[in-house]
Amino acid sequence: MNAHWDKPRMEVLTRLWLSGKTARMIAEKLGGGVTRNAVIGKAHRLGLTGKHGSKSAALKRARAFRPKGSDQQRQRVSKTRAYS
DNA sequence: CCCTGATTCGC
DNA sequence: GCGAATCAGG
Repeated sequence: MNAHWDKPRMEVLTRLWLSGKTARMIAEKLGGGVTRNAVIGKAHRLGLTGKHGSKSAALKRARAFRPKGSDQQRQRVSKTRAYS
């Protein structure tokens, strides 16, 4: 996956985001392996979050607190992306 | 029922 | 800084 967002990537991201496209459409447009989470995360980092032209999910904001990694919250493969 | 963005944490 | 997970609402 692209850990670095290049200029064209950020441009298309911002363009589609402000265009009213959903994170999922943008993720598919970029392709690669970017998920809607990655797009949203980058969008928020850029400060696009909240500037969405559409409504719906943009109406809310405050999210619940994450239970952190106390005992075994995230027992996922944590970065088990098949290391060469 | 699925989808949407938003937030938080871990790496 | 990036990604993924979780939440809350329509």
